[in-house]
Amino acid sequence: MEEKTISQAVIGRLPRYYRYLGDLKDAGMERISSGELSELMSVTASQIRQDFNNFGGFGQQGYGYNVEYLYNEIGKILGLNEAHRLIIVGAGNLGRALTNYSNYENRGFIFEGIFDKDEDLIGKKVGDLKVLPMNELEDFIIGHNIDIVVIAIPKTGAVEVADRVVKCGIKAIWNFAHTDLNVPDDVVVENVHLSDSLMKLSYMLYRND
Amino acid sequence: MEEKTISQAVIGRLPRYYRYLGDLKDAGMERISSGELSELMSVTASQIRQDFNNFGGFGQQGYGYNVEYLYNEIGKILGLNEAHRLIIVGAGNLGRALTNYSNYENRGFIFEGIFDKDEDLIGKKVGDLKVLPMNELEDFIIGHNIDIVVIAIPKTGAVEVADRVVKCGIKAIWNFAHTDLNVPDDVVVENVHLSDSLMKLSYMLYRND
DNA sequence: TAGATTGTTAATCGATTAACAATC
DNA sequence: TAGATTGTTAATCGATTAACAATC
Repeated sequence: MEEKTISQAVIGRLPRYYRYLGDLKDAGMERISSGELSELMSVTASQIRQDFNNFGGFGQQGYGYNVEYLYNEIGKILGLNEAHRLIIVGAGNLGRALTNYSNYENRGFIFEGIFDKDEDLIGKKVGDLKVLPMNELEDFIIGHNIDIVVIAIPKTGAVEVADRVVKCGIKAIWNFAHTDLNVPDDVVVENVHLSDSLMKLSYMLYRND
Repeated sequence: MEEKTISQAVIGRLPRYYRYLGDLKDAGMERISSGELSELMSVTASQIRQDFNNFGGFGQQGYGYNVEYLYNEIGKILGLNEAHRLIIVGAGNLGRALTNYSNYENRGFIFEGIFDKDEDLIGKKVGDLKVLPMNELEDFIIGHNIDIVVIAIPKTGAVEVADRVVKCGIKAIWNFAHTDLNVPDDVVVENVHLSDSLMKLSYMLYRND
């Protein structure tokens, strides 16, 4: 099975396709052509066809794409058919927001635990979860078969937490801390740097006249 | 003053430069060469020099770059020398998290108000702010000279809110709703699609063997 | 001055778009 | 079959990297 590497540019577009196809599916649409999807999403039809063909042909000449089939296939590519077990480190506002947000928005992503170092928060409830102390981190990850760790603490501490979870075999980190993490090559990190994002907006607003 | 357009790729890297330079400045470092910065940030020295030269020369042959000067210049480019007044629409977990987060992390971004349609939340305190009802939105934006609106509500309603704020002259939206907004050309939108981000992580984890 | 390092041009690489033959 | 639209190759465009002359 030849596995050509897919560019980051393509991967970055997959969730958006998935979102639009989900909406179309829910609206009862059965088939769609790259041309129609192109207009809807404001990208070229050429790009859509190229993107999909990275993963083999999902369409049919003269017909287009079956919406539900394509939706499911992209879901599979994104790994959404497998359940993921997550924990959140940091029970501050952001950690709490993510717990609730993700419970209803993202099926397939199961939030198993939330941790904090603050004595006052430990034992408190966040949604269905009770905040756990940091010294239980390693045992919990191993015992509950966690595969994704969400880092939602300030940048001091983030690097250390990353090191700890990588040591117990974690291969995926969703990082909200305002810093880059330094992890081995076989660990993937998806950064959500909110202040970077806000600065970009500020730049665009400033240059917008 | 010729204003060549800067590519999105370059803009997207500016906040990261700003972050590293801020750390270097705080650590008391006075000068740095593109070669040293290159090693620190894991990008090529060539790219660093090209990026900076989009905005004119900040360095000096044989010397490199003055850290503090470069930091300040990039800050100016990002529009951080101007104060921005923001409001948040949505006083749920995410809205509350952003209020607190941004108050201490992002100087220059002033959170002036928070709105929600939920009767039970209206009047409640979020940090220093009292939650306001949605019917006061337009007057508040105009009266308080708001220039950025943060949308932190579910996708139902997000498009309508965007339309309303654009109508009172808002030119920048920081969108956390799980949908694309359709706004005029002169309005900039910075999307933070958290589930898209999580799906990307899922993909990378899945393909990682 | 000699050494270092930028600013900038040229070469390479990759991603996007266009075109069209294959085929449903 | 004829029309439509994909899959895929070729052309274009833009971004990254390499190279080096300018200069502090």
